Amino acid sequence: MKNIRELIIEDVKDFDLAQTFDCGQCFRWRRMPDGGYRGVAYGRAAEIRQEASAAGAGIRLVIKVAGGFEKDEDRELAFWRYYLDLDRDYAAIKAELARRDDKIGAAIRAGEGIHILHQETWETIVSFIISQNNNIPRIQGCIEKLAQMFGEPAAEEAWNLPEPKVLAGLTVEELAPVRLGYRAKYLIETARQVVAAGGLPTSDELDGLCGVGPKVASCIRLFGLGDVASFPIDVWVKRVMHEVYGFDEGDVKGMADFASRTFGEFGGIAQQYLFYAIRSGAVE
DNA sequence: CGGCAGGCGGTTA
DNA sequence: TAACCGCCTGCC
Repeated sequence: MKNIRELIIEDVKDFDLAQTFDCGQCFRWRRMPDGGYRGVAYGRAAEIRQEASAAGAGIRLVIKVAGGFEKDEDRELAFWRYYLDLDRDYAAIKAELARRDDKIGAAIRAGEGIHILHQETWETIVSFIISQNNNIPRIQGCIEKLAQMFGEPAAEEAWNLPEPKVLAGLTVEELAPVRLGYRAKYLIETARQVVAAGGLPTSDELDGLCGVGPKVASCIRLFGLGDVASFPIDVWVKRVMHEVYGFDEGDVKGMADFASRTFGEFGGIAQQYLFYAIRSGAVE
């Protein structure tokens, strides 16, 4: 990367880069051979790695940002603290979740370094429409291709996702190389709805978007609107809710009611621990 | 080859 | 409003 600026954040606790980027909430960060991650967020192309801190129990984050970043270092640091959600007291939340529910401890330990990223709303809308009936490597590939073909450059070999107005002007034929399948028309129609509405939807308006059902809307609320109470229920959450709490896998309403009652305002954080635990094999 | 992968829209009863 | 079914694509 050219014009690199290196930012250091010391003494970060209750955070793990790999767990946070590999827990299924985001699709634009790729692991590099050295264990760091390369990606794009809010127009910034960056590489992030974590190291052991010299002092204390936390870790150190090293963030290399290229192109399009704030010149003011304090503001840039503040941005990354926000994006990586470094100022939320996860230790207190984990303790509170364990206090409310005696079965979630193992899941918390499995993903104890997960943070909920503050992603761009539009990016999460696009990402989770594409995610339906799909798998992670292919979702990542589709989003990358979409950015390359139709997005503005963020840096060398890094592109932003196309804005709603750009997608709204495309046809399914033009989107064909991205290999979105039947999701292509959802994406175009949703982009047109956003343009027609004159801006991004509020939480209550998500279910009116084409290709956005209850699960995708829940993911957008959690990952793209900062609503950490939101508890998305996908096939993996159904499995883990069956294994840990004995729910019938078809009882989505029962799971949602339980999560709301038990995890309350931290539902989305609990969901990530549970999701990561079943995906990583910590629970079966 | 059929089954499946982080669901949704449309149709039907 | 609940239950069913088809769906692009790529991988096993």
